[in-house]
Amino acid sequence: MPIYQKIKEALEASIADGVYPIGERLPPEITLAKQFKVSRETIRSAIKLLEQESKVFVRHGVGTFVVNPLPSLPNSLENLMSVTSMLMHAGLEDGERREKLHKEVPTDEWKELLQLKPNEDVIVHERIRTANNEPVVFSKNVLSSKLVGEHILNKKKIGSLFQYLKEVHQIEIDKASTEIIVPLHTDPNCQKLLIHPATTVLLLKQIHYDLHNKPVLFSLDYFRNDIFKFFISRIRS
Amino acid sequence: MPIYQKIKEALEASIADGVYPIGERLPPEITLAKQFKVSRETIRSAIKLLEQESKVFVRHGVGTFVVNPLPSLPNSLENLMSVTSMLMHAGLEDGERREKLHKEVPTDEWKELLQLKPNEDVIVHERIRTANNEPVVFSKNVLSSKLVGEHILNKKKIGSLFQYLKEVHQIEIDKASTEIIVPLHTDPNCQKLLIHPATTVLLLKQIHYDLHNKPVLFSLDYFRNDIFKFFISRIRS
DNA sequence: CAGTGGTCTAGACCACCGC
DNA sequence: CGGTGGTCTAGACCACTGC
Repeated sequence: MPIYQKIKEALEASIADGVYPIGERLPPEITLAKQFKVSRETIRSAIKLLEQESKVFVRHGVGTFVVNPLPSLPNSLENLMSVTSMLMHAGLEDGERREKLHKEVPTDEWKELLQLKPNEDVIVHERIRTANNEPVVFSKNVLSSKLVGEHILNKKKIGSLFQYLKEVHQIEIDKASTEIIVPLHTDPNCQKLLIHPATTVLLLKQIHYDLHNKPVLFSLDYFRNDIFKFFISRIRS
Repeated sequence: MPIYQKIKEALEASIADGVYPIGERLPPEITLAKQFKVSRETIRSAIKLLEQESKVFVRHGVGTFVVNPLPSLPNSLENLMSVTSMLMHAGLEDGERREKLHKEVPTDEWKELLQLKPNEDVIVHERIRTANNEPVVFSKNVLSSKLVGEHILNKKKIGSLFQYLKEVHQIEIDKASTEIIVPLHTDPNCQKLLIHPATTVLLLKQIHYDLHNKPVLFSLDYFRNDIFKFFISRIRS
């Protein structure tokens, strides 16, 4: 682990221990550099990390100040994870009921979003995830059939698509552009989850990209909002 | 503007002009340093900015590569802005109908979230925002009355609460922790917006913080999802 | 092995802030 | 004005990757 990482954690620990109380100023960078016996730039790298995590607040010409710790948000939405991972994080066993898995001619929307070539077909995969035999998520996934081949059509159970793409095709999903939607109750996909009167459903419409920002996977994920909670940290730009 | 910022923009322009095509490698850092007649660290600062915006993809020991540009998301949720700003961005005139503005004894939830002292009262402000005389947003705001004083109770129209807090109290709202919720149709606040059959409502339950992460404002904002769209960029951590 | 990015240094000068 | 953080340099060595 690089030195600036260690210093960052040391400073974090000092803050937690009350050596530098909330609202107080940290020692100036030069002083810290002498204390840790490193150059000033190394200290600055450590402080930059703390600043990004909003643990300190830096004011040019004044100093670096310890701020109030923010409450930790569980499962923040800006952290991309597969539905399978979300189920595990929520402590739910992952039952799976397949509804559809076949090749299709893509819609115009899919063509555009997945940057498909003319005459390129797609694989469409729909399934319901269950916990205690109750449906909790409905997912529709769309992939280029050229990308994943048609071998996938013979698979009995796929599990995490993210993991499948990584292990079988060395495609690493890294980012997603997501629209957050409240579906109508008349949406047939939504209705699959509306079992209890106190249930509401949130829809994530997502395009997933690999490390090179190539669009790989289009998905519609319907989540029961009485089971899953969604958080996000927002910052003024 | 610092040099590394200029270099970042110069590289961005070169990428846009096709000097460095998508998928290709940028020249090594040392080469760029010579080209721009700066030190290598300055080049690295520029590249770090490009990497954060996911314009390039850096691989240790290999090189820095230009990636596919991501589609720009309008109004990404991770950018915090006031409801007033959201209305303006959506091209809507901001009509305002006050429903409530008075002092109250806080609930236990508000006490905890706003870190109130015992016996500290709160100001509760509820209003409906309209566009073309139709309701589009319902907001409930809760603030410590000690923080903003009771002078606010005499205000006829408040407009942007963010702006009010900044101008009157020099309190700059900088971050928020937000829960994204699909409310039940039976929620009375939700019902104020359910006018058309094709309308759905999204609720943002937010705690707003100032620069020192002090909780300043608790709010419930109900948005008509047929009027507002919500996006977010997600990254694998 | 050669070439690349990742870290670190010691020192310099500048920009900003409060007194 | 003195003290702080912001930028920049020239050079060094290390860690990773592909040949």
